[in-house]
Amino acid sequence: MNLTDSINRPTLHEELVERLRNLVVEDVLKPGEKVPEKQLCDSLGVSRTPLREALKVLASEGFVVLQANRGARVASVTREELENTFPVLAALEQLAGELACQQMDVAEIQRIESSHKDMLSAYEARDRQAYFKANQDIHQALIKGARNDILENHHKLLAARVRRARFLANLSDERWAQAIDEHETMMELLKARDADGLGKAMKLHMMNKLSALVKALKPEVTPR
Amino acid sequence: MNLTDSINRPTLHEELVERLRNLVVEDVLKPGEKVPEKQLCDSLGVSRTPLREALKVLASEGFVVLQANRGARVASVTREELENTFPVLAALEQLAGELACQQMDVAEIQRIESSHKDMLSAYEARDRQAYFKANQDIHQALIKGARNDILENHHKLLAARVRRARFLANLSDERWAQAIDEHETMMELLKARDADGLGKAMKLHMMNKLSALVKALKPEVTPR
DNA sequence: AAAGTTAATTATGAATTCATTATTCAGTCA
DNA sequence: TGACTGAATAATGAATTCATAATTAACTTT
Repeated sequence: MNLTDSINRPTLHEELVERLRNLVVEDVLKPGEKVPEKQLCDSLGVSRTPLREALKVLASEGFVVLQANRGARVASVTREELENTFPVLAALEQLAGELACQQMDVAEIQRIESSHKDMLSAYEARDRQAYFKANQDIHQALIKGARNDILENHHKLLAARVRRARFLANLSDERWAQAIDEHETMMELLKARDADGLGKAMKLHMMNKLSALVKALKPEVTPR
Repeated sequence: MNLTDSINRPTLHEELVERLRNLVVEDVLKPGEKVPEKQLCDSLGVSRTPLREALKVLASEGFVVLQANRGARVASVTREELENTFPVLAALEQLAGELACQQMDVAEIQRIESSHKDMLSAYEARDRQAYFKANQDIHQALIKGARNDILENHHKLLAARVRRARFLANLSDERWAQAIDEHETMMELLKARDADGLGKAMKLHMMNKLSALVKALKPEVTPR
């Protein structure tokens, strides 16, 4: 793409950004919890400098909140935040759907169809773990298929935010069935290379996910 | 919104992020140029630690590129990057337009109309400086009007990226006139609170801006 | 003199140190 | 007993130091 980002060997703080972000997304570090610098340094075997650099980056990504002289806390997942995040994510997925229809080659679409079938099997077996995996593979592949780095980056951050919400509410049987339906539709539209249709379907899919999530949440979920 | 980000006094590295990002966006630090840590530390009167923290953040935002053991370079503005950025930005503006129609109050719309008139005056006077200012105010206000922090944050970063491109090509008379027309349309749709219409108009506005930009660029613009 | 090699210099990544700000806890007074 | 004050402790932000990698300069060798 450009001459300035050719090599880019992974540096210590980059590794830390990834690992810490995972700890937050995977709910190992709980929302509202203080991020104990010293403790983390010990357990990760690094000094405070790279760890703190990583925290600044995570703060700019919205996964932690920094308070001057009071360190970092894991950002909370609020209903309001979700209601803000999903529409943005939906807009990006809509764009991804449109572009993917135009850009993906046949082999890629077949690979998605394979993931789609894995997803259906997982649904039949009511295997949540496998379902989430296949589901994520599909969305990831569609994003990749859009051939747009900027889109991919921004999507990655928003998707990670939203993924944290799965610890707040369970996937209802009703929503699960609906999601499967929506995926069937998306698959058809992709194979037909209906760019506009797939975009709209993916947007709708996201917004329905939000509705289900909000419904499943207690009246007010605002963990510290 | 949540309890964890109540006070947030500005910290040194935050200031630096803002200032350095401005230096990049305002083309003081040129694309491809090395970012001289020591020099900047001296002229800004800070030590390397907060400056380097800021650079990590800017790297994650895409304004600089880090190479292990070789420091930071200002990210270049390539045609490809612009062609990737604009569609994403367009999608966000579309969403903003839709939400703004629903969320803005009458006083806000009037204030936008005032900026709109400023913009028209600037156009009549062919005052590029004033035009850019008014134009940016309008877009900014529409984003604010959407009442969505996530949208605002992501838009801010993408808009800053795109703003750098104004040093690559001049605004043609033809495009300028077209942009004014598009803004007239947008203003009408906003006043009519036509959410769908405004969204589409803003998306189109962005994509036309890209077209004009690409046309004005030399066949291949890939500054080092 | 030109190309290649090695030594000196510089710049960078990361650890450590230092100064300052929060926090905790003991002691005081109502 | 319970709220307030202030000292002791801990944690944080930022500067400094240290080790290493990259760059530059000097020196061969032909």
